[in-house]
Parts: sequence; structure tokens; C-alpha cells
Amino acid sequence: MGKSSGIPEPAIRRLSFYLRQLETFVAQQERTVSSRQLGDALGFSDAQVRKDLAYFGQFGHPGIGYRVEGLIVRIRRILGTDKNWNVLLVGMGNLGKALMSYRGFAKKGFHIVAVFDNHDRVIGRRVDGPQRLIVQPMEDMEQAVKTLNVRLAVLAVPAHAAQEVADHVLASGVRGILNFAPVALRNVACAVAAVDLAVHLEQLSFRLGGGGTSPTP
Amino acid sequence: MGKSSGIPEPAIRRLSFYLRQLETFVAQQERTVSSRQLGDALGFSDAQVRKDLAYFGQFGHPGIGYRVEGLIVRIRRILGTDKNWNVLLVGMGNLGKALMSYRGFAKKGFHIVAVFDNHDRVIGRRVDGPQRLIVQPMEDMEQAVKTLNVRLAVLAVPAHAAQEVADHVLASGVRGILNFAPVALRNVACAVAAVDLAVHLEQLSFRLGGGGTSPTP
DNA sequence: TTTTGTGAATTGCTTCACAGCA
DNA sequence: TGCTGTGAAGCAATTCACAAAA
Repeated sequence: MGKSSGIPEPAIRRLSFYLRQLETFVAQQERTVSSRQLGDALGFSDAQVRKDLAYFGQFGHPGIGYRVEGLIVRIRRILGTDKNWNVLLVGMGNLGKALMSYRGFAKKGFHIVAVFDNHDRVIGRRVDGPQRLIVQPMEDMEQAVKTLNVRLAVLAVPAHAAQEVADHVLASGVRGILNFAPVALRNVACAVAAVDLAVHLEQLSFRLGGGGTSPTP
Repeated sequence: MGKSSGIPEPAIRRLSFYLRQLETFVAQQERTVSSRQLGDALGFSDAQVRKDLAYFGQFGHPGIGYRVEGLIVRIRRILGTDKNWNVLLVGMGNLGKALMSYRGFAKKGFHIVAVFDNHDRVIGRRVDGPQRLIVQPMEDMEQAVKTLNVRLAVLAVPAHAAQEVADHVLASGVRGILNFAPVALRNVACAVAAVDLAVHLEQLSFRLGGGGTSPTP
């Protein structure tokens, strides 16, 4: 199995960018937008934009373009962000705390409804975010996933713990993982998205082609 | 201009993942690794691994594989992370503070040597990280870039300010940007890497295919 | 044997170019 | 005219498959 829809994965990624740009256009009172305008704003060709959108339906109007508000609604529906998602967060270190106070999640309909850690020092503590939550021990996860209808987990744990935590999270019934730990998760039969700052920094470093200073110690 | 080296961009991205995995292997006392082992750990084919590495040189030994430590050194040199990089950080909100206390930057040789904001409330304040720094006003940026030999900037500013800040940062002599704001930067003649959590969440949501709960308000 | 490095074949993605509609 | 949607063409990336090396 794997690859089934026939829609290129890059096209699905770009859908998110189209949505983001359309939200900018709507804030600028734009009513309609052409594939060329949308592409120019994002650095894609007009043909690319049309083909990508056409994978999902006929949203445009010849001679007019795409109606901005309508297209936003359609793309949200395609991506599944027209609905709310309950999310759990594992790991209450620096990164976990920062993510708790990050408003971007809720703005997109992703609500952190439970937080977990395995350190006695933090279990039972209250953490402030959009909601106030109590840090729970890992054992309580399965219960929380069921009662709160959780489908997504955010992993903000150290690299050495990530695989074990991922296994636990999966066993608790979670279906998708947003992984901030700099390791590749193995044998996780679910959707995984990874955020690794080191990777981005390395790409920048490569493209700047040697402008570093002293050798790293 | 654009695209010149003949090396596929995806191959350059994967180089970062190879490096990360090799660092895991070295921690496990592995001396050599085959393209198959490396690929399996990351979900790539063995042929992919060999072809990617071959773009940059002949690092392997038939019948043996790749020497882990040696390959790490070679990849670091290719990516430019065998040297230190001085980095400036713009925006001292929640995200900026979280990034200041993130050890992953320094671990890879990226050192935040100056921080900026345009709010009087935070300018002049001390922020703690690997080093203690004073938040500077935007006007002082050009000076700092020159005296500290800065080539990279991290943007942790609100979306509505990102374009303006990017222009300013570029004008100050910075050559690459790591952008955390959820907007596409336009007309920035430099290397740009973007981190957008919303995009990752949307990709997960899409792949889970409608398991959200109530409609978003 | 095992495993690399690499041309050839294949797959997949993007761009082209135009019919059709407003 | 302006713009979409789409088959065909072109290009880029991946996989195949094998000679050569240890």
C-alpha cells in the first residue's frame, strides 16, 4: 500500500499555502483572484495553481478567476480544517510550554485538551494556555484519548524518548503525530509530520555555501 | 538564475536526515553502515541513499558500506555546519523567548549573538539564553550585522510585520532567513527557510481524512 | 559474499498550449 | 478579451540492475 489518491503529494502541500495566501487576500478585501495572481504571490506558476486546484474539483470561473471566500471554504473542507480537532501534547519542557502559549493552533481549530509528561516534578502542575490544564502522567493517556475524542498528538519530548513516547501515544489510540523531536520515528502506522529546526538551518547553511566562522568545537 | 548545481533539491534535503541518523548510529557505537541500513531507518530506498551520497563524492566502500564517523564529517562539511554561524533573532514574543532557550541551535553551531524588537516595552531588557543578551532596537541592526559577522536571521515576528522586517533584515546585510511567520516573503533575494506549524497540522488533518468534531466557529 | 557507484529505464511532476466558456 | 481546465509534451527524480571492488 501507500500512494493511492493519484494526487501528487507536493500538490497537497501547496494547498496549505494557497489557503494561507487566500486568507491574506480576503483581509485585503479582494473578491476574486486569478491563478496567476495567486501563483505570483507564492512563487508558483499559474498552470501549477490551476492544475493543483483542479485535482480537487472545478472551483474557478473562466474569465473571472476564483472567488476568494468560496475557495477558502472549499480548501478548508478538503484539508479537514473546517472542523475542530482535539489534540494532546506530550512533554512540558521549554518547547512544550511555548507550544501551550502558541495561539496559532486554536486559530486553525486545533485545541490542546490534555497535556502529559513522565516527570514527577511536573505531573499535577497547572499549565496556562487557551485553557488551563493539569499535567497528567503517561498512564492516563488512553483514558483521555477516549473520553476527549483525541486524534492528534504533539510530541515535544527529547530525541532519546521520542520513539517510546510515539509507541505509547499510538497504543493509546491517537491517529496522527506532529513530532518536534529530531529523530525519525519507526514503525508508526499513522500520519506523521515532523518539525526539525536543525534541518532548516542546515539547508540555509548549505545554500549560503560556506560563510561560517571558526570550526565547530 | 536559480537551479545550477545539477543536484536535485530533494537530495540536499535528505542529506540533513542522513546526518541526523548517522549521529544516532554513532551514539549506538556503530562503526559502518550500509545504504540499506541507513535507508531503512529513514524510510528511503537503498538506491536513493547511494545516489544521493554519490552526488557529492565517493564516500562508500564496496562490500563494507560507509564509515559512520567519516561520513558525518563529510556531510557536515558539505552542509557548512562544520563551521559556526552567528545568527540574529528578531521578535521577542513568546516564540522568540522559546527560541532563545532552545539548545538545538547552539548544538548545531548556530549561535544567537543579537536580538531585536521594535517594542519599547522590551528594548533594553535582558534575555537569558546560552548567552545573556540585551534586546536592541531595529535601527541598530546594520551595525550588529557588520561587527558580529552575522549571516543568518531568525524571524519570530507576527505575520503582518514579517515582510517589512524581512526587508529591513536584508538591507542590514543578512544573507539568509529562517521565517516562523505564516506568510510568503516576496522579493527577498536571499536563502529563505520557512517553518509554519499550521501547514503541518493541515497536512495531518488531510491525511486523517475528516475526523474532526464540531465545525470551526 | 556483500555492497558501492552508475548508466538506463521508469515513474512522477510540472509546464505547455489550447479548446471552451464568460 | 480574460481566464479556467486539461490532454500532451517535457523535464526531473527515483528505481532498476549490474559491473566492479573488497
